[in-house]
Amino acid sequence: MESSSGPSVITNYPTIEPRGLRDRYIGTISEKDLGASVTVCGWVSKVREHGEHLVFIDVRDFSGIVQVVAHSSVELRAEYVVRVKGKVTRRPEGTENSSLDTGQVELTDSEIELLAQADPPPFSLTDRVEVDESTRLRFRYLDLRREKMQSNLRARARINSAIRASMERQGFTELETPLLWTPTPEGAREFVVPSRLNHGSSYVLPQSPQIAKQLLMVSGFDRYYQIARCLRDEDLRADRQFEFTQLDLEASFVSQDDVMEFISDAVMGASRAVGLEHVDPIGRITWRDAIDLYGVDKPDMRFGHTLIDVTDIFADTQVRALSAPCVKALVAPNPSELTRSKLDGLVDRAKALGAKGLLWLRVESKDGELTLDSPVAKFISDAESRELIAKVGAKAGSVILMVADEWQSACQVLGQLRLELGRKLADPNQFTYVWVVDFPLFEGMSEDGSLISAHHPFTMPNQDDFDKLESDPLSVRSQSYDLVLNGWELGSGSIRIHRSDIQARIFSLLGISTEEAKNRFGFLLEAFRFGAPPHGGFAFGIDRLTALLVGEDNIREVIAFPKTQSGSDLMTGAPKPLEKSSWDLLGLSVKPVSKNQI
RNA sequence: GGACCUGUGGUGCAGCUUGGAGUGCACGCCGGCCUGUCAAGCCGGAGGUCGCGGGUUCAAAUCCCGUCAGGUCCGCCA
Repeated sequence: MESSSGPSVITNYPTIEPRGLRDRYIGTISEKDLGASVTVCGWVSKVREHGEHLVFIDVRDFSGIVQVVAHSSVELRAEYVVRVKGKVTRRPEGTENSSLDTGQVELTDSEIELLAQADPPPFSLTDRVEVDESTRLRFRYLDLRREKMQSNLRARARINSAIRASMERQGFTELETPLLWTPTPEGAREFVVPSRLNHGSSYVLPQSPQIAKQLLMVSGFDRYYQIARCLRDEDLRADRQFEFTQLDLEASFVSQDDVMEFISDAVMGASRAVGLEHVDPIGRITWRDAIDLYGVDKPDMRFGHTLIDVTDIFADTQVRALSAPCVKALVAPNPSELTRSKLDGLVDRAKALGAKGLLWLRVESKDGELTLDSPVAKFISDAESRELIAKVGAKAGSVILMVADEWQSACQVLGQLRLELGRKLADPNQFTYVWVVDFPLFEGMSEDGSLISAHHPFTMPNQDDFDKLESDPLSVRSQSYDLVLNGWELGSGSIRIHRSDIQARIFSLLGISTEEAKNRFGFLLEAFRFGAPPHGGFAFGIDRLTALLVGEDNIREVIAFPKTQSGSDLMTGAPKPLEKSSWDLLGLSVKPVSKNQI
């Protein structure tokens, strides 16, 4: 993806006082300095030798590049580290370089001091060619020297800074919570840290500071925040690493709307920090509408082509494939590209996504009438055809895609196709945040008949749905809310249950016995007996936010030292086998490692 | 656990469908030339276990099987 039009590498370098070996940062050199002698430090970016009497050396630091002119042969290569003292001189007329911030000037009469030599780098640090990611990760320190990675990570730092400023402004207190936490078997697989002093027992690394921050509310900290590392031993994806960073916050005596305002302020601050001046106010959509219109609970609302309910039209249809509780239609965003074989591919794709099938209908104009061309066209009545075309607003050349199934399945399949076909329509420079609210409290039923939490077991049900908890639990909405940006889930939060009677009802519905609850969360439940304030909070992923704001489609591009999809660090070689003595110290023995794992 | 894509001098690619000598392009590297370039230019050169293993074949970068690594996705991620 192209990087967005944020500010250049660093916005505030003119305010940094140069120290030590230099008296200037390269990016600050301009025509204002004509005649001045400056000393800069950096890496040789490029050497252009025109014989021994004229050599151009591009010297680079994080702030910019400047051309140094030498009139004798130099023993310099790319990535040598140098210190250059030279006179800022206007370039001869006609040789200015407008693509360089310092392109009007150059350093002449220069003294070049070699601070360190460098082997030729394994890949070019200046070309725009995409280098294989495994090579980049093996030499990550060099990859990070490239302008794009400098820009990404500095953007991330500005985002962190803006978030902290927002939190402090809103009266939040930054508190740290333990990394060595206690197992609470629930949700994500935890990273295990065996105890040396207590053989057979283990800490785990926290999936999030969830319980700790609720305890801080009991303690009366009122508003807590932390830019917290979270760790989950689950399979990796483009938007998921083992360890990731969240803005984690919790506040007492607040409503859902209050929490949403706190978070809005933080993400707006973060957006401004990367140079976005115009971000629309954050809209809201209910979970039900999100599924109904976009087929996902994290809608990308930068483009239309929402799903259309056509169940009524086919209530008495002859088309067997359409007799289902719900029929959803999508007007394809790219009808002209949809050849017969592409359409067949879409049918396969829909099936892979779990649909029983996918119907496609091409709208054609015959004698001024719109008709349908499709393998199933002859089974569709004229009335159905007319109503369908009118309802979805199809024109000649349109392609209508339809899935018939249970409501949620039909929506999800078609919603995924909407994304895959329409993604191109989304403006990469547009940032559309949206709150998804009114999530169901339970996401379904497990095999043993107990309900499954949609968020976590401490989520407060919606006040209006309390009396349906036992009678119709699946229809109960919760006081939880997600923040979505351009189709990515940034984070989620909820108002928590602070009353033990309500918590007991929820545990009972979730099939968690008193004994089990005590075992897992005993310390939290005990804490709640001593005066727990009503409270709620939120957490959003800073890796994801940063990636989106700088125009990356992969969070590894905003993490200094990420892991590969199989969880290894190509630079350090981690994870590595441990010596037997290390296992012994922990009171552990391990099965022999098979050869191909070494 | 599963599906798909990729793997060819240091880097990025082409070659693979239809087997015929490690063939080609661009960058980089080394040497030479070159006084206004900035993707510098010109000339010359070095550099390869075609990821690894097995199979088919007279012959494999190419076809088949397996495997490893990287990526995308499904499962998983309260």
